[in-house]
Amino acid sequence: MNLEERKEILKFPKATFERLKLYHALLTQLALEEKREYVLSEEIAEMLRITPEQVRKDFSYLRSTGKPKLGYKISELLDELDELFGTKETENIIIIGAGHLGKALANYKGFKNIGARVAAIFDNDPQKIGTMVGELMVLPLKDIPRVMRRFRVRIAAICVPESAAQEVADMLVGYGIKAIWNFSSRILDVPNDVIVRNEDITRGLLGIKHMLAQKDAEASKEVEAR
Amino acid sequence: MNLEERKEILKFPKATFERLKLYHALLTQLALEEKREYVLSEEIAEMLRITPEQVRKDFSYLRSTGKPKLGYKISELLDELDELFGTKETENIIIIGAGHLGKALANYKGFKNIGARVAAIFDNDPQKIGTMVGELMVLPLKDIPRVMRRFRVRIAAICVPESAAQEVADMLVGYGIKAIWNFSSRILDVPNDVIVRNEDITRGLLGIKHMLAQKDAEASKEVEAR
DNA sequence: TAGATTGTTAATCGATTAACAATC
DNA sequence: TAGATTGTTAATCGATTAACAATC
Repeated sequence: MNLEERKEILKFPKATFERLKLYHALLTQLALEEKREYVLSEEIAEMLRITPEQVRKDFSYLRSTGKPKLGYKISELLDELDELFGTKETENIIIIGAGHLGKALANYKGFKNIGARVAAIFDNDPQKIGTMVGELMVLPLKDIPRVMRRFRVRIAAICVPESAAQEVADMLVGYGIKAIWNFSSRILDVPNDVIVRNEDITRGLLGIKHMLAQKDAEASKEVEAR
Repeated sequence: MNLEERKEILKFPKATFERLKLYHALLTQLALEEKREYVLSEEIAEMLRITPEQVRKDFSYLRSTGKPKLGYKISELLDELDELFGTKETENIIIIGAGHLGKALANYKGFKNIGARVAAIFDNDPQKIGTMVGELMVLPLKDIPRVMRRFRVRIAAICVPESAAQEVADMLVGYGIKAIWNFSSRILDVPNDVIVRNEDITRGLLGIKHMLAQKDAEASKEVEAR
């Protein structure tokens, strides 16, 4: 990726960038499953539960353009999004913790679609070290610096219990990690120049509960109104 | 939860609601680990990488108030957030798919903190049916309607491969599910009155890659400027 | 009391929606 | 051509930030 492209990435509104990832997933699906060539903003909007205006506005930040009555060429959009997301280059990541979650992540096939690859998985449990997770052997934590150097690892996924998460984070920071993908529910305390992305799953469930409560409230209101 | 409380939930800005979940996690941590009684907006802000003004603004939507110089009483905030999130009532959820991800979810201990409980886990693989995942036995898909009725299940987590996700979603919709917590990367096509929350994990990784690219770009710029 | 911190109101910023011209 | 759809500009809406008074 050259400098110009790097700069270009910066210009998107944050909200648009979030949706671009959704468009990427949906378009991939349409291309593979339905062998579609073109898609209308209206169709995309319906699948993603947003408005067609939103879709067109988002696409207006891209170089790709649609044709009235025909829509957007899926392959063109996908090529541009792939380039934007750096799907071609491979970012090596490591996983700390070989529990169910770590294993699930290590076995995840979708990483290559976004230009990522799991370089190694680590655990401190002697019972797990040496066992296979897909094509990877579980390594002891002491091997982390070696693997990080060898594969130029910048991103680490923390999949250890909440009680060990901060400790692991401290260790990774000491090894010079650039970004932490945090799957524990622990809010980590790390230096500000280290990127942290919290993926604590229960947060999503709270969102669903909230939406269900909203619907219940609306339903009650309607009954009340009679 | 009575009607008044239900209505109250609705009044928060969406962005504030998202952050309330983070506050909940952080405050729980402070209360348990550090036995702290009070916390300043400044401290919360630093841990969550937002501004103290943002924290105070968010808290202004709550009934709890802070004291100048002393800060906010952690237990008071937690009580209010627990009430808000309905942590006391239990929402039964089911998990479809007993692969690594399904198992990770079924074993997750944090559900009770947000008023949720895994009622059952299902798979269609005869090899998996009957095996234990924590305290739950893996059940065949045909048992889904029975379990849904018995435990008044409204939320289902889809943890099956992408290729099976839509099919499973269709089935769940047929059984009257109210919300789908989608862990596959498939964009699901379901009726609009069914809530869908996509938890596709690679999206988070794209966000990290994007932030790293931004930092690289900034670094290049600085070099260039010399 | 003086200084630090909360809480609220006003100003700014950013994102979405509406309106509509351009175009296939 | 007429009608449908894109793409852009302007208007609205919502969220964040700034300013500052209130208060411990």
